[in-house]
Amino acid sequence: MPYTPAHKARTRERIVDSARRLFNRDGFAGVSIDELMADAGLTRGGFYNHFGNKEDLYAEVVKEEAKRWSGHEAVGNGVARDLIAAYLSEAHFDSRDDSCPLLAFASDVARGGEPVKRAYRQVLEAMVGVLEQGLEGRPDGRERAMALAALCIGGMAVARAVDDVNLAHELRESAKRLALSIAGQTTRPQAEAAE
Amino acid sequence: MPYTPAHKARTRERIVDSARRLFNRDGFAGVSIDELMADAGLTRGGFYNHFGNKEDLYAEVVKEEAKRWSGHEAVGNGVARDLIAAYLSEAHFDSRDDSCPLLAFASDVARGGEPVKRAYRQVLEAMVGVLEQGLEGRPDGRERAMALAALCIGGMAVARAVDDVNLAHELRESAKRLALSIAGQTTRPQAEAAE
DNA sequence: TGTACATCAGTGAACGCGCGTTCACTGATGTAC
DNA sequence: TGTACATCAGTGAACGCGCGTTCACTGATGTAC
Repeated sequence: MPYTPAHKARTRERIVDSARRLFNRDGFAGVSIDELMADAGLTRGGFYNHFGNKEDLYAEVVKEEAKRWSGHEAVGNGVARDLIAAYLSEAHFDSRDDSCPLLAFASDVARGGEPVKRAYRQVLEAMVGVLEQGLEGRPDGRERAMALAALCIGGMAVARAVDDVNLAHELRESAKRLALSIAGQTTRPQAEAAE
Repeated sequence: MPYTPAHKARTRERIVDSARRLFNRDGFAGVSIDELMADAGLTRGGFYNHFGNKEDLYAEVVKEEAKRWSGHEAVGNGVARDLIAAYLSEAHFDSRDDSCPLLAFASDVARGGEPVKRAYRQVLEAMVGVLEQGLEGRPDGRERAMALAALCIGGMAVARAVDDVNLAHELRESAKRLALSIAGQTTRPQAEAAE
């Protein structure tokens, strides 16, 4: 029995990690298996020891992201506000390597296969779950959480697609202010949306 | 002087129109020039009589969409509400051939060149403009309009990326209800966000 | 009105390149003795 | 402890395909006479 199984598992993780960064930056079609394996310190051929094909890896990457979200131990209203602020922050805007897959992959996924869409849904449900807990069990919490997720994802996606940094900033700030005012209504139920 | 200039212009329009539908459905990378020209009733080689290369056509398609938005003669508050309802409607969800480019192209554009981003921005500004007019000149109208655009685009983009039609429906409805309540605050300024 | 001509939109074969995938191999490793 | 062996993760040349783009051409058309 050559090489320990743990060795293979570590290599696999390295590939998934490279894939996450590269897919984020350049999209599914924009990354070649050559490039990907080189980034992981390997060569072309070895890829198929770990994955059936390129799309399998894609689904794996998205699934991996779902775990990150599930790791969140969401409690209390501050969590939703923190999440919103972080999501629409300048740091998240700048980190093209390591951003939320809901954002970077949306239109790729819409055209992708079933396994990819399933994985995407899991990430989304996890994000909505965190937001909902952060809203502290209002009766319409889930609906609110969904709209907030859409607002965060949409705000950032559009900001990134635009060629004017000022406009991008304006977009993020507008979305953030609205989202925070919605989340804030938990503690102060009267409208402060016009804040 | 063979063929009238109008003839060439009509052919060009046909190509742009095919491109709009096909790019919408399959994304920039998912459409070949062969396929595209066949759809327009032409053959491969003629493409370069009309466009320098594939990306030029892409920018052209997005620019063309900007004109559609500018055609809107937005007046009064109803316009914003109508736009929101239409944007997040089931019909728009289903029409993969002919949907808003802000939505279908977002992540393609984020990775595209400057001309494409500029064209994308123009479409976005046009949409924000229509929404803002629909809000009837509140002082924070532009900020509101931007957040509403983000909410509409994000809601639909996410709904399309998910493999569960019920969840997709829930997402659209959540986004729609929130968006309408924001737009509605113009006439009824007290919070009805929890409607 | 009819004909010869020049133009250039449109054709389709060909080219070159990059990519996903396959495959025969190699050599580092853990195990058996 | 040392050595021979079997395994299989990793290698890299090769294959086939589809794509964007080029190019020599063709033939439909408007104009000049």
